[in-house]
Amino acid sequence: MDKEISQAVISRLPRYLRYLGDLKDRNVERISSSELSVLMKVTASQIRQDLNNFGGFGQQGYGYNVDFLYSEISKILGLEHQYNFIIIGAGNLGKALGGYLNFEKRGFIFKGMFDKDPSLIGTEVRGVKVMSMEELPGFIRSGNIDIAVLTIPKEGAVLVAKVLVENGIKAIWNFAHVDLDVPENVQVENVHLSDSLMKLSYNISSYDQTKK
Amino acid sequence: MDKEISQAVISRLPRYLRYLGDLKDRNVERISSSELSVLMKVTASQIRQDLNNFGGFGQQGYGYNVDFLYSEISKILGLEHQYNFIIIGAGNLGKALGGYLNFEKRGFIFKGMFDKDPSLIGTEVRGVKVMSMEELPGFIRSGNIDIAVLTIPKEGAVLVAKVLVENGIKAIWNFAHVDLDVPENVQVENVHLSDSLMKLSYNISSYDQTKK
DNA sequence: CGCTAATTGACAATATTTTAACACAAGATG
DNA sequence: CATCTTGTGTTAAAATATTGTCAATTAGCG
Repeated sequence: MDKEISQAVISRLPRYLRYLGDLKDRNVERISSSELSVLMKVTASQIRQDLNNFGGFGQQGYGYNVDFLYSEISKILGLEHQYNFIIIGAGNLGKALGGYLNFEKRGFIFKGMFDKDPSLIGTEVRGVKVMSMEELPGFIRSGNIDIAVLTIPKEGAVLVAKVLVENGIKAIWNFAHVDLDVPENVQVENVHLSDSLMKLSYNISSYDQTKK
Repeated sequence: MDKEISQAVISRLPRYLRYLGDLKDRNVERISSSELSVLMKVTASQIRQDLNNFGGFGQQGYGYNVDFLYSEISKILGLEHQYNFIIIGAGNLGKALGGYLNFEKRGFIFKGMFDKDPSLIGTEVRGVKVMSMEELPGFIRSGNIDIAVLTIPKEGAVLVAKVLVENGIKAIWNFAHVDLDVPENVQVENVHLSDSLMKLSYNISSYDQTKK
């Protein structure tokens, strides 16, 4: 019986990976939880506890081997897989994400792009042609697509999500400003930019008030 | 002595605001915490507790007035202010954010854009000209700029953040894939897109494994 | 090859966050 | 105008998450 890992822990793993990647680049071979805790400004205890959710990656008296830990966390995050993704919505944000080369390095392969606007259909982003929405269901089914990136206004998002789910998508990276209601076999990760901006707004005005 | 409001609560406020906005659009006048809890799929208890951090906005036997609650949460989030923002990095993501009209509605005013690439300088995004990095310090100082949006690669981000802080920026909305170290009077909100994508990756492969 | 210092992994102790329970005010009903 | 229902605000309990501590183990060194 595997115990469930909390999302709080998962959310921290990419950050560990980032710092370990930096250490790798600087040819650091080993690191202790307390050294890492200084770099990352978290407690050493939390680092150890987080890692021990997945097994003992360190060695007493030595610490953690940077390369080994990096690759273990990569595995945990599923980054040894390749995932094919498509982008729905060829606006600026869609184009920005499609053009972002680093995703490719992590095993996320950009396979297709869709939009309902006829003037965008046929244009290209990084060698990938924008297709019409009519072509979407067939493309998912035949192209072994895992992830759909939703970069369309919230009005259309719910309906499009329905189509995605019906055609067997595994996951949705949702930038539309609406909560999607999907079956539990479909993973959703929301990026609500305006929520993030409002949090910033809160922190600005809250700081201004305490200062005053 | 005001007790500190936890970031967990703050993070939920924009979502409340979103649902309340939808209710407003549908001309719903009042709503109870339990009705809202069904819509939002959270406990009614949490809603009441969250709101009561800031004061009693509801009325016994009546519930919450939608318009009133909407405007109260807006105030809490500091959305009655206007904030001027600039974007550093005129790549696709920067252009996407600059072109996003909804921010304007919330009181975030797009004032300037900067890039180090000479071929981009002089181009326009929604009527705003891209300027050179040399012009940045003066622009912040003279233009009453509150927020800087950082959409540049991580290599340059730390240095640019330093410049921003030195010239009196209040807040940084950081899309660069690096943690910024700034004084406590500067608010930072991170949007690490690859972290988010990795979380999605984890959830896909973790679901695949339990299913197997 | 054995001793010392370092450092993990496990677990106990705190702290925080979420959920539940409930007394009671406000409004509705007849 | 008495009674009943609704639904808040608040306090208490439960569940999660974080931090501190320490025995056990190992690397490094003489």
